[in-house]
Amino acid sequence: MSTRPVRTHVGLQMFLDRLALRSTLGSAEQEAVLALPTESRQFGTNQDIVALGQRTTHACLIAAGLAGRFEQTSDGDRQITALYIPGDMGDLPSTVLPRAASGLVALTDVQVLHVPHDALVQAADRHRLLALAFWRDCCIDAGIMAQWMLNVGRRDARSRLAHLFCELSCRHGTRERTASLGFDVGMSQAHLADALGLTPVHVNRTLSVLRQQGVLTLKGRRLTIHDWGALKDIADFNAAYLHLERQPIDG
Amino acid sequence: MSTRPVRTHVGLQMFLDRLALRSTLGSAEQEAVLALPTESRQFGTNQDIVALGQRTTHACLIAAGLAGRFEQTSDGDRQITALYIPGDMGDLPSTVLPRAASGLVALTDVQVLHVPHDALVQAADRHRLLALAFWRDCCIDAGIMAQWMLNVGRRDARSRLAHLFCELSCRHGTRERTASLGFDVGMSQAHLADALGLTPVHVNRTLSVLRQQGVLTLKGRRLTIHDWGALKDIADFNAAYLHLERQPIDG
DNA sequence: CGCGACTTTGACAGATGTCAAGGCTTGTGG
DNA sequence: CCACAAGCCTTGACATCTGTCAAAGTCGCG
Repeated sequence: MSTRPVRTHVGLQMFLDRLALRSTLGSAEQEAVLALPTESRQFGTNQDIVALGQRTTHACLIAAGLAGRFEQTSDGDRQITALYIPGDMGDLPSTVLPRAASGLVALTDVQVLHVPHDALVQAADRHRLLALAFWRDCCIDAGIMAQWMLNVGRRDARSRLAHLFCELSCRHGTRERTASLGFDVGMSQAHLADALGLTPVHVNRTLSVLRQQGVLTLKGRRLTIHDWGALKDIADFNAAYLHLERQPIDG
Repeated sequence: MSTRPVRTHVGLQMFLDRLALRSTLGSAEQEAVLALPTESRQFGTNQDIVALGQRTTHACLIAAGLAGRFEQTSDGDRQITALYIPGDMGDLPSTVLPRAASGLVALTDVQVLHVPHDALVQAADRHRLLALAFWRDCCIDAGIMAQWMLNVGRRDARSRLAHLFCELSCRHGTRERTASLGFDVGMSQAHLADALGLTPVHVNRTLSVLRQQGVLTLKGRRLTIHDWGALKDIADFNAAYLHLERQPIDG
């Protein structure tokens, strides 16, 4: 995973792209986003970006790498509840809920841009459409989490893995407006297990089933999808929940 | 579950109470909430209040009964991702995301107050604190869902059930500022299974284990908790994520 | 070259699902 | 007031999936 830091402006631009993908913003709003103050930080694999229960005064925009939101059992079992790729502001919700219930962990080397809550609230106050866009953004993430819950609660290991890969493929491919058939998943099999409510051993076995069926190959963190149709069927995947097409905002 | 309809004003007041529990609101905001236009509807057990994928122009405030949000697999397996008790606006997120990804189902006889999205957006526009309160409310629900995911992904059946009961007990007991040790769960064992990613048969067996251990009794939808301490331990429960204490809003 | 982190495998254990039948409750209509 | 039906709950026997433990193999990096 790339480790060279991205320029602040590039990070904000990716965030803006993400917002603009789901909400129509005027130029004033766009400028307000790009003018947000930031502070860059680096984290290594498995480092906590935000510890569980930590109170923060800023949100974390992922500028490079892969981060995960997680919850934890008192005996240390982790459940990753969301994955964040560059352009995602993983803990935007912390803006209105500073006492984070979840933690944020770096799954690869990660570059984070800290954005003060104050600045976000001010931007939302000044720009009505931005307030709605932030709110909407949080709701979209909640919708993704609901799908994950369906995944973990109601599908077997093979479908779960397939579903996660379909999702990642679509999210990575956004720019090409098509699913990406080969990409760097970044996370280890243990991380996959934490995201899917499985065991690393079982993830490993399930991956080899998928490989034997000729659906995909995962080698050294690089995923290659050989048969998108089959993968989609196994996953029972429908991309609608990702809201990857632009649509006008209400009101 | 009671079926006599509640007055519109009472429903809005419960919703306001819920918001005020988490956010400090001025009297202007409070009046704006109580002035929201509503339309009352009744639903019977297992009826869909909002079908999967349905596009709506209003949000649903639960005035009486118990409702659940759900996702569904293409072969019909359901996962309930959230539970809503009176005063909850189950699909507040639909205000900014009208193409609901999830469905809303009545788990008992339910009275719903429809509140037009327009009215909610207008109220948020006029009252900055209300906009933040709505946003926050959605984030709190997302936080609860994250805990559910930990529950489904990382705990065994006994803990899952215990955790759900602890949560419901706290949510029901809000007014007494303490957990409620006996209450009507409303949902069938099949519904519990859908909420916990289990099978009705296994829920049944797990309940009888809990009963044999003297922790609780569930008879005819009425839950009695005999040993709150033990239940909490089994569940690994910590109520912080429910945000049941008031706290000032940012900014 | 060697260490550490990750992946792969095997044998076995345990939790949960499946199928199928029977028992209870509750509400309804005669 | 009784009989019946529908929906729910309960139980048993058995199948399957996933977890556990432990060891060996691989890969990348210093």
